[in-house]
Amino acid sequence: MAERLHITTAIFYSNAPPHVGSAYEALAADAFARSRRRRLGRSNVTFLSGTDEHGDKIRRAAQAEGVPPRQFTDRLSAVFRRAWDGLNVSYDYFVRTTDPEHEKFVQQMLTRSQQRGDIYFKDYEGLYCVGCERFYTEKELLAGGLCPIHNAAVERISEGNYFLGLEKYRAQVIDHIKRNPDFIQPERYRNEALNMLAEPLADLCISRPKARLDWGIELPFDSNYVTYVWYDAFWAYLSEPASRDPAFATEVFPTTHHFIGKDILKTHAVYWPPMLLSAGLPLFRHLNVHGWVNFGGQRMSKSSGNVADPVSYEAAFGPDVLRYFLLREVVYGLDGDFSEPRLIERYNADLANDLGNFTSRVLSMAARYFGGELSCAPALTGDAEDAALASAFSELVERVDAQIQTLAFNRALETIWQALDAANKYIVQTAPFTLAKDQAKMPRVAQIMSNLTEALRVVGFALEPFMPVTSGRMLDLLQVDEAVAAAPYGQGLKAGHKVKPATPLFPRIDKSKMG
RNA sequence: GGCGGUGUAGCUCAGUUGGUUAGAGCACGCGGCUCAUAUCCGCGGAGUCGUAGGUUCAAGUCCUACCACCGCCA
Repeated sequence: MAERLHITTAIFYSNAPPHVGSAYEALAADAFARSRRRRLGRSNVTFLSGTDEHGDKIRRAAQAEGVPPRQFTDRLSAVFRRAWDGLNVSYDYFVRTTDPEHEKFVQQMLTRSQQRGDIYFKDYEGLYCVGCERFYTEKELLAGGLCPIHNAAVERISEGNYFLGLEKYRAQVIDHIKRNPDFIQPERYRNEALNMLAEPLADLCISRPKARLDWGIELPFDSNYVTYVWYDAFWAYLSEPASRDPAFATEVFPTTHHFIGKDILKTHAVYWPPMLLSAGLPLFRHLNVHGWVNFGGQRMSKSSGNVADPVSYEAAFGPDVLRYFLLREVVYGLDGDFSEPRLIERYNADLANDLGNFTSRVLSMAARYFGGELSCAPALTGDAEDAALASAFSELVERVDAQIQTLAFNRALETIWQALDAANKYIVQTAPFTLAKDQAKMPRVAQIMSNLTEALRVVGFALEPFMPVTSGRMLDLLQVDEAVAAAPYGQGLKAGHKVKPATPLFPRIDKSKMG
């Protein structure tokens, strides 16, 4: 049976539009998905994103705008979806927690846990923070009884609710993490998760009385209550694929790579596994935890107004520039920084000068000397320069994909750029533009041009997970189909192949001319 | 209070399991080329790898303590 793979981003809470940090997560997951697809085959990889739309905070935000919650989340969910589309995030599923299939699935899971005896009804009194949508104990609060996250007053609420018992599964989760060292990666987060699991776990409150909050999914065993965010959203990782394919939950879901930010490590390492086990389902395969993307050296936050909007950068520079920048600059797992000056620096140095200019010089010479037609196939050996070029490009895609698989997106891009450097160096060393002045040397020039065009093709293909638009443009300039695009170095282009003339892929940005 | 992360060239950062004179890009200086988007190639200056100890034939890389910033937990 073919190897299957399921990949997810977080299910984004849709009370505000995406920022560059959410985009980073979607892009990392997307590059991963694209890379795996070209190895495993398109249909064996499912990639899922979506929006988390229930809960008090959303209901109140909708109220503030004077619209029904559904109308509010229709709008925000569409904002996310359009942002992802604009960035070419190639999701197969975009799930909304308000979708009927999802709601039905959540109810099924609740029923399973209830039948297993893991759900309890308890009267509860506590201090509730609306922003967090959770209860706090006295000692968790700041001086003056303020919520430690929102620095805002909490409400004392007394009500009966349903709880999911987590403690029963704690040992099993710890055991799973210990047996699978790469379950949570990078490793530092694994230790943090084990730390969180070191103490007995309190039951997780999974309901709200409809009288107080009706913006959720009705409990199948008590129509006076709904469940929402804390129980609801996780199931979006599999609800829709599972409702189309009954075997999905047991056969494909265990291959899942969850891409999440470090802020939701606890929910995914401590709450989510017991929820699955309680529903009688197997656990996922990986929790791939990334850090924050800061903006101009400062933490992005709505309250401080320091928020970078991915859509505006996508509109200004095109999707591939933002994709390139974030995946090249941010080390997966660590915090990174986004800023426009830095983006422009990367753009000019890497995209305009290295990639764009290389493409341009190769195609220009091909057109100038041979009318765009290759008169021979590329050669792996010949002069020492040919061999050096071949070694820089052989297995390039395999090396890149291997680095992507370890989440080393930055290194994968460095690897491609090393190959580009080698190709630029090859031009200087072989100097086809000098040889071309001597008619007798044209056969050698032809060989050099074939080798370079082939190198360009491999770069174009290697780049696809990171820069799909640019990859497409390059392969179009080269006039190659999918099969030729994917061939190993030296086995792609053939004698007689014709390429298009050069057009600049990334015009230089003149900083002095910018506002 | 407990646990963890970060601290490497002027700037932004890589450094995979300890191993040759510590790397990249940007910026700066010099040289070369002219096919190309004033791009490309080569050379160069610059770092006591937070501080102090320790283990080792060998440590940015492991251990201990401490300092600064950040995070998680309580």
